[in-house]
Amino acid sequence: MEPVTIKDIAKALKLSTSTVSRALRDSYEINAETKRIVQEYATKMNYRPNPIAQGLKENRSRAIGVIVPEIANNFFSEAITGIEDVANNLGYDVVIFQSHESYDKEVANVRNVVARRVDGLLISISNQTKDVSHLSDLHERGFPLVFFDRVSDEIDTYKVVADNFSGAFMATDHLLNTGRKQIAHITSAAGLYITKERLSGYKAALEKHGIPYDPDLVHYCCNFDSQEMDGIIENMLSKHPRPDAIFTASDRLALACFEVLSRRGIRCPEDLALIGFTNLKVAHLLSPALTTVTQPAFEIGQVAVELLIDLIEKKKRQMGGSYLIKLPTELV
Amino acid sequence: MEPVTIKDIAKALKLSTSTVSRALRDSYEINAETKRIVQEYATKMNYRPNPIAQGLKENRSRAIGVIVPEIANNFFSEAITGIEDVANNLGYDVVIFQSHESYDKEVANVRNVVARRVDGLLISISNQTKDVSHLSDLHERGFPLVFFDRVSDEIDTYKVVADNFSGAFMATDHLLNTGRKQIAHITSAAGLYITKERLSGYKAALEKHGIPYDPDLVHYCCNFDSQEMDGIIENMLSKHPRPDAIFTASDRLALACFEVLSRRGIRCPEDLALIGFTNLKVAHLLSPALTTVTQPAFEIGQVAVELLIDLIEKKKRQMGGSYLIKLPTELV
DNA sequence: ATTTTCTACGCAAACGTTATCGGGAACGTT
DNA sequence: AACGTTCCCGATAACGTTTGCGTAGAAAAT
Repeated sequence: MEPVTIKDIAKALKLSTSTVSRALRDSYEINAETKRIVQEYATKMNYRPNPIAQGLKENRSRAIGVIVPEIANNFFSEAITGIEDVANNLGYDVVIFQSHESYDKEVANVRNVVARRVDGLLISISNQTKDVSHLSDLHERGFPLVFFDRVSDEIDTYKVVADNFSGAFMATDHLLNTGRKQIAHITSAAGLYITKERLSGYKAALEKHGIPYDPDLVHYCCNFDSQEMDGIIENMLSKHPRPDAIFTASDRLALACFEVLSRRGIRCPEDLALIGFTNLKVAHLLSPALTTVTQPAFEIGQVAVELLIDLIEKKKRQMGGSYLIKLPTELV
Repeated sequence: MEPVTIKDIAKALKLSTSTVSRALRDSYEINAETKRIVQEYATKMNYRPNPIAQGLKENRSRAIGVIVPEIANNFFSEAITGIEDVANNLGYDVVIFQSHESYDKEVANVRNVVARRVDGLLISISNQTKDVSHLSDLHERGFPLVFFDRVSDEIDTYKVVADNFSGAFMATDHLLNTGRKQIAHITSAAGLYITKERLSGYKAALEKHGIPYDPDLVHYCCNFDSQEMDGIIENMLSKHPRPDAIFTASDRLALACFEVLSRRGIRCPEDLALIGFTNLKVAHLLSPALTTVTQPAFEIGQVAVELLIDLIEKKKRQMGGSYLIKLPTELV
């Protein structure tokens, strides 16, 4: 039972393929009665245009590529849900790739994506990625490209992120307001835009409270293993003015930190306060409940894909430097 | 900077497209020297065959469709990671759809998937789905189809699941071994195959310990809202031989249950034991640490997609009824 | 009656690729 | 010299769709 084609319809109705095609697309130059017959027959036969043939003709695939570091991460899976939601409604399919935080995989994925002739690319770059030439090449060729969350500041296209500055500010400010003095900050790779933004928010909150910024309190953590985290915590606890609070920058960092602390038997609200910049659904179920700045992952995905499709359909032009910032919320 | 085609190469090298095509595919009937020239030029120009054109020619898309209830669910996102891993290595792309546990969405997704001309479909059916005719239609037409996790027992094709029976047996047995007597079971929609399997495992463990099966202790929960869960717990606690342990059947059920219990101030290991059949990464971080039977989600994805691709490439034939069962592990 | 305009449809090319067929050249065999 | 092989390669069709162009017939305008 092979899928029915325009040719089959044409043969059955003794018409030409062009007439059938035009009738299906409701062209003005086809008799109303003919249209009716064709359309009825098509519905009856359950005809669906072959998107591969259409793609070849129109030089498009009606699919968009999405590259994320990891699907099994609440933030990204929620963002993907947002992406899939609007994309499907607009007639696009979503093809997903994971970089697993590896630069090489990311480059390979990008190659794959363009080889697949997707109509556009949505990407959140990997932790390892320093050189973005594989992406700027695309962008310079006019390939529709939108960043979300992990953006690059070297490429001027649309970028959709949470308001990292104000989120980090809120988190740090909250800690300071509850009487903490020495706030440590454990964050992702130093090169990432979001890392810088969050650091700025952290610094701004310190400044507001008249506390000097101490670079020694900031720790960059690239591979997320608990070994590395253990070293960081070890190092942190050995400081003389021992930190009384930690502000972590991501789901995985917060969890790793939480784990190490509880393994070391450090009681959390009392000995050391912990606040996360995460999207964990279970934050409130942990004990103690992890205070968290959540990012609007779903909305970030939605907005990003809307922009991308606008770009694809030329409703928007490529331009220089525009940023969209969404607002996070504080959860207890 | 449009992508270079075979025609471009042919024109530049003053050859025919057929020669170029053959040279690139390393055909025996092309002169070694010609091959070299063509291949070198192709690499230099960064030629990539247009998969859309290939798809049209060969009547395939080198893409597989995946339909899951929800990406933002640890089990499924891990399974997808396994799927993506294997599929990409075998030259296939992965196109993802979510049913959001809605039967209508699932049917729409299936339509979409076949309209897209994917080469095969991997599906975990929604909670709501009772009628699987949208899938049996496909299967009867010879469309490559593999189920994973949420399988249907009405369709005879490959199905990849965790060993639900033994997992449920282990969980229940564990509770009974630690002295619990009245084990309640909160599980998903009654129609699902996995639900039945788990119930059997539950019963078998009861039988082993000589405890009669009491249907009143089993609760089916379809929408995962905490309201429904609250009602179930309410009802459960009002029983005269009050249950002293709960065995929940999924990530979301375990979490919802956990939440309700802690909101009601029920101390968990003491008043009531709780064990889950889940894939939460944070289970050990909850307090009390949630004992959990984890499913090999990643491997389930891998195995399922391998079977599917075998089916697509006719290495395996469609056949009647074969099941693959993977082993779960008990975690504390 | 002739020309123009319209309506409604068919023909054929094109998208990029591959497979089938066939053919010219060079060589070896009778 | 005539024929069969082998080696390389080109022309062409085909996948399913869309579209520019052409045109038959009829109606309308001259």
